[in-house]
Formats: sequence, structure tokens, C-alpha cells
Amino acid sequence: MKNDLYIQNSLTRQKELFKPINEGFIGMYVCGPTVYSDVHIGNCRTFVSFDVIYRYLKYIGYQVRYVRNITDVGHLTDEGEDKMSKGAKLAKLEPMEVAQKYTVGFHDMMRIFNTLPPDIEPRATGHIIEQIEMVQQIIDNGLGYERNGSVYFDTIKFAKEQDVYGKLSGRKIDDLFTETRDLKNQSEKNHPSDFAIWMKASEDHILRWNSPWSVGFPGWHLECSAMSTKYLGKQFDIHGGGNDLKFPHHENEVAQNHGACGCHPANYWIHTNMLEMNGRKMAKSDGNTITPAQLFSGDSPHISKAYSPMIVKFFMLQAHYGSTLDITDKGLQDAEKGYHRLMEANALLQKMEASDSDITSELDTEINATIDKAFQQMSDDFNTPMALARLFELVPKINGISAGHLSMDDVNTDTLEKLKSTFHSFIYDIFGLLDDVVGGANGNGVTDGLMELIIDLRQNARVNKDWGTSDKIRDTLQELQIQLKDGKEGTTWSKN
RNA sequence: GGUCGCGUGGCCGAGUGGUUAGGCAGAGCUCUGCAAAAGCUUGUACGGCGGUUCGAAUCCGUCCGCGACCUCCA
Repeated sequence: MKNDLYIQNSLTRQKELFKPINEGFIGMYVCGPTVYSDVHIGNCRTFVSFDVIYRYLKYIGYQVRYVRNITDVGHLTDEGEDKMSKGAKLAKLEPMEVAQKYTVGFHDMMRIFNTLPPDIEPRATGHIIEQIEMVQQIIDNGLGYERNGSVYFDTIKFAKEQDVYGKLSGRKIDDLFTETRDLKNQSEKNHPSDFAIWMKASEDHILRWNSPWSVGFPGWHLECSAMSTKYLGKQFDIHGGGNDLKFPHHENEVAQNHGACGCHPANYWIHTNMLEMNGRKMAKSDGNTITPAQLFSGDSPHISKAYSPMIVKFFMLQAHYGSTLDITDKGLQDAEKGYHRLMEANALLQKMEASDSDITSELDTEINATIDKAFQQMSDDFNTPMALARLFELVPKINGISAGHLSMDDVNTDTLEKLKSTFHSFIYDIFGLLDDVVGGANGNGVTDGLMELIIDLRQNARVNKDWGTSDKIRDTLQELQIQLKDGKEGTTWSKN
């Protein structure tokens, strides 16, 4: 089952065989959210993607330390104003109040999507000392310079000394010389491509700390370098984030790590791609956006109905993390049906009893081959759509056995167990889906009991050919979003 | 303008130098009191034009279209 793992490495632009620095252990750092507003559905996709990666790494037996930060300082807007204090002024709240509010909201959303919490979730404001130390190291190594209390990273000197800057984001250093965008404090810098690692605070800047250079605050890119180094070491295995962070954030992070520690921080860089809606980038400015809450409530002009978090998650899993994914109402509707089909097949499967068979049939061979393929494809750069496709190939087999079309006698006892554990592992352990579909799955005794009673009454009516009563039960339940399914073995139910 | 990526059947979305992705939708059939669900069967494809090759949707070139990034961004 433990196939070799291959990862598409953004650093080399190649799919590479994964080899951890320390056998059996993985250090993974993922850039977390800036907590100055409600979490965006695009953020959710990124963190769902990395959750699946985290879960799979653990599933195949690694001990993983997953570090995902909370950015609560230093992330600048175009106006040069700190996002935290900007939000605070607008809402008349303390900056940390704003950070706290949206951090809690973020955690709630991550829980709703059933993602696992990271092993360490450090905050930028909790690591000011580490960041100041890193600035000092960069200065000591000759790659940082101070101007009027702010400290800048010397990208030109770094680029001349080592052929590193620009490698990750595929930027040529020459292009950096032609950068023309006009930004605040640009004149203080030796060169436009230099970036702040410590910023002197202006009078009205609320978030500020003492430092050897000025009362100020750390540059945005610094926190990730400082915290990844602190918790994972100077060199670790995987660094992840949305691909919009490649430049400048990740590129600058790499520069800082070189500047402070003289080495490249991560062996494998994983970048997730963007979520679009109706073929265009999501943007609040032109209304082409939807919030997680709107998806769950259906309260948006872009969708026709509500979609549960698990449907949205399943929809995301149908695309590879490295591809852009287009949210459309139709796409979500299709995902809903597919998700139900998978969960219902799983419910049937988990109830199946083996028939003590040890024969090797064609069906048996096919099931085993498909299972192996599913894991093999999941190990090929975490290809969730391919793994899902393999599970869907197995669904007709499960339904076929259940319907009596295929025979359980053709399935080896061991194979059935393997099939059960494969479905369970993928659905719950690896994809992190929850079952909000199949009746009885949530262990709600009262509901299950009532449903059993209703199904029993309807069955009596049907035996007596009292179609009026049986159809009334069926139609009324239908209105309550409960679907009855008459099969050979009796009637089951599920929620729509 | 620069850099990178993409263009697959009605829709979404994988993948590969020659062999079925998968989901949803469609068609036919089976089952069913009628349905639903389920099962079986089935059609439609790789942006245009060149090139490499025994063979390309898959490699190369070019054109067209789309998107992302270029110090707000997951």
C-alpha cells in the first residue's frame, strides 16, 4: 500500500520522488490566513487541499509536524497601512480584537470543513523577538541595511552573490530592475526590488514594538521565515501556500532564510491553484464572489440552492489542487449527486458480510487492482480526482453485489475487508469527508427509530396494496428532504 | 509590457506518444404497484495551422482565445 510518493515541486517545476530529510518524519509549513476579515472560500480551498495532503502523509505512515501560521501583523496594503490596524480603525476595535474575531471565525470554518488542526499554529505577533533576531542576522550577514529606522533586504547584493533570487517564482533578476510601481518608502530603498524586513512605525500606527532600529513592526514576509525556522529548523521538507504567494512572499521568504541561515528552507514547495467563479477570478470589487456562509445557505445570486460544507469539499476534491477550479451552480449540483452516490455506496459496503470465500475470480482481481491503483494515483502528487475516479469505478461493484447482480461468492473475504477499509480510509481519513447523507450514519437513535417505524408502516400499507397511504408517506418524506429507497432487501433512506 | 500556465465530448474535470479516466446530464433496457434508487448497454473529445514520428489530443513551432502573477491576495 505504501507506494512511493511523488510531489510536483514548484521549486524545480518537476514531479519528484519524495524523500524526507529524516526517515519517517516530515516537517511541513503552510502559509495561513491574514486575519483581518472573514475567511474567503478561496482560502478554504487552499487549506482543504493542504489538509488532504497532511492527512495522506500521516495515512501512509509519516509522523508529520504541520505548522500553519496566523498573520496578525505586518501584512501591508497598497497604502502602506497595516491590515490589522486598518480594520481596527474602521470597526473601532483593538487590533488584537480584530485578529481574535477573525481567527475564531477561521477556526470555525476549518472545523466546518472538517479539516484537522495543524500541530502548531503560531502567530506573527507572538514571535516578534524571533523576527528581530532574524533581521539582525540578515544585517550581520551583510544582506540587510537600515534607512531611517526601517531595515531592507538587499536583493541586488543577494542576487549577485548567489543565483537564488527569482528561482522559485521563475523571475529573472533583470526584470526586477525594471519594476516601476510607485510605493511608499520606495525612495528609502537602494533598489525597488528590495523589501522591508523591519518597518519604522508612523505616528498613528497602533501595532508597534521596540527594536534596535526603531519602534516599529516586522515586514510581512519575515514571520514565515522566523516561525518555520523556529519550529521546523533551518531546513525542512515541505513548504506550501497558494500560488499567488509565490511572488513576492515566498521568493522573499527564501531570500530571508538564505540571508539569515545561509540555506534554502524547504526541499519541496507545493502551491495550490486559485478558485474561480463562473470562469473568472473571484473579486469583491465586481461582485464576482461568494462566501462560505452563502454557499451553505444558498443566499447568493450565483447559486440556486444551498450546498452543505461536505458537498463543497467534495466539489473541491474533484479537481487537482494544482489546477484552477471554477465554482458554478451546475458544478456544485453535479458534485452533490456524486457525493451522495459515493456515500450511499459506502454505507452499503460497510454493512456487507463476506461469504467465507477464498476463490480468485475476475471480479476479485478487478477490485484489488482498482484499489491498488487508487492509492498509487493518490501517491502521484495527491491526485484526489483520480483516486475518486477509482472509488467510483468500485461503486457499481458494490451496488451490483447489493442488488444481487454480482455475487459475494466471487469476492474473497480478504478482498472485501480491503475494499471496506479502502473506502473508509479514503472517505474519512484521507479526504476528511463527513457523512451527512446516509440515514443512520450519524448515530441519531431517535431519528433512526422513527424512520424505522415509518418505513415499517409504509411497508404494511404496501403489502395491503394501500397505495394512497404508502405514496403519501413517500411524498411527505420527500418534501422533508428524505429519500426512501426500495430495494430487494427492504427500504433504506437518505437525506437529500 | 514581462513571466508562467491553460484551451479535452452537452457541463465539470483527469490523464497519456499507439490501449476505458471519473462525475453530472442524454438515449435504450432490467427491476418496481407507480416512481425513485440501483443495475446493464450506449453516443459525442482533445482550440486553428504547420512540423517531428510507423503513429500525436499527448513532443516541437506558430497563430487565436483564456487565466494567473509582476510588492493587497490562498
